[in-house]
Amino acid sequence: MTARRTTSPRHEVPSGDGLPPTAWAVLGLLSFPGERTGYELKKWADASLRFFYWSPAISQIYAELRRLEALGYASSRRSGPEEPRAKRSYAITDEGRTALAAWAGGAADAGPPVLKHPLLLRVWLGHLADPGQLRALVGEHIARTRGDLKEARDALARAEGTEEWSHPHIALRWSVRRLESEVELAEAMLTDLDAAGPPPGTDPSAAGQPVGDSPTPG
Amino acid sequence: MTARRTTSPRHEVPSGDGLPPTAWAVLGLLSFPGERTGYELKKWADASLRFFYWSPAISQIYAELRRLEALGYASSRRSGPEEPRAKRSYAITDEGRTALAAWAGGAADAGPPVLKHPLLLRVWLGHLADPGQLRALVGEHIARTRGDLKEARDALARAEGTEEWSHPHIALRWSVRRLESEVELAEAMLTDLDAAGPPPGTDPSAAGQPVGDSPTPG
DNA sequence: ATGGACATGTAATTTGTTACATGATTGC
DNA sequence: GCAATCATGTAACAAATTACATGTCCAT
Repeated sequence: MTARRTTSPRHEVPSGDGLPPTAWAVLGLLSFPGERTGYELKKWADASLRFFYWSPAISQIYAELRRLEALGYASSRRSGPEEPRAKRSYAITDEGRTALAAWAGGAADAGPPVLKHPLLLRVWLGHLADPGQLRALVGEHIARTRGDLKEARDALARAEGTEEWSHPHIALRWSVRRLESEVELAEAMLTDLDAAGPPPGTDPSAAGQPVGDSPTPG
Repeated sequence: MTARRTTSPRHEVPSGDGLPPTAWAVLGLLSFPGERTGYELKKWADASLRFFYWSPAISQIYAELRRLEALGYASSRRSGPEEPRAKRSYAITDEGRTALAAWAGGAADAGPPVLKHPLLLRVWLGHLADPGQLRALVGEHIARTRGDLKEARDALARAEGTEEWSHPHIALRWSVRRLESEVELAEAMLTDLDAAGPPPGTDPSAAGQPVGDSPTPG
């Protein structure tokens, strides 16, 4: 069954959907009621999309918006003189909504999630690093993740109650739980790190505090 | 002449490390005892690196190896006639090890993890999709994640026991726990999805099984 | 002999980032 | 008046993928 490519005809159409996920993400942002500027889109992406699907650079958002408009999936209008600031607002078109629905509801597998975790890369290479330094890095990560958690909970609270937003809400709930898990995972890793290479001057039988600790209490 | 930097005193040095994380990842693969080919590196990346830091395309691995060698961080040798197959094996150099240790142990923050989760993107856009289709997608994700979990556990078992590998081992343990959490998160999301939009023909009071689990023990 | 895994690479293209450039408006 | 935020873009570059091209070795 595996029509392996050796002398096979070209274009085997990877998914048939044409656009990269990022384009659908931007169009998705537009699919909720109202029109918005690229700048607003970026802020929204930072505040919620990034928790489960990264936030593109502002310059890329503008580029995607232009592409979406060229495809007829979005329309734009310049603000008139009644508005204080000159800006360009985008809205999804019917065609865009149809295309997006076809993508979102398509039978095609969503594809595996991709995780790039720089901290884990360093832990993995931990044999080259100072144990204390490594623990400090994990501590920073925990602190940052708790900050993200607060932000995600805020975003969730803002989405709460609105019925139209039930699905973004579900995605945000997933994100909150995921971030909670991220903190727990990092804390467990700290324990593993202690077991693997106790910091110099620490008595293993003393069962010291993992992160903010001073191994020598004198 | 394109002046690469127009005497701008703007706050500088994003990390000061020059190379992208992917280059360090490849060099990291090389930092463990033994020498290996690009092809072997790719397989190893698929089998373990990808659980916490994605697996680059084979062509990119070859490109990174060339860059690493040009920098003096790796050396390569062609297999002699004693070996059946012509290939090029790479090894880390002392300079490479020093540079890698400086990167891994540096005080610089590791930076935030980036997660690109195509399934969540679709759930987030769930108002455009068929509820049943969405649930099916989540089910596929759970099945795939369980498969990954098995692979990660296998990789962990292979690393078990070897003392030199304590840090890769910690990274793998984190990965296993993370995948376990991923399954739980998806199952919880299935419940949320049921609450948001019960599938047509489903009696909400019937408490049907979401996908893999049986919440009612009889 | 055929196909699959091993093995290495190039070319074209796409995707995404950072730096730069510009200017209006708001709040202090 | 000045800084911060709003707002939009371009240019240069870096990162990464896919498609292609080529060939060997091994098992059936």
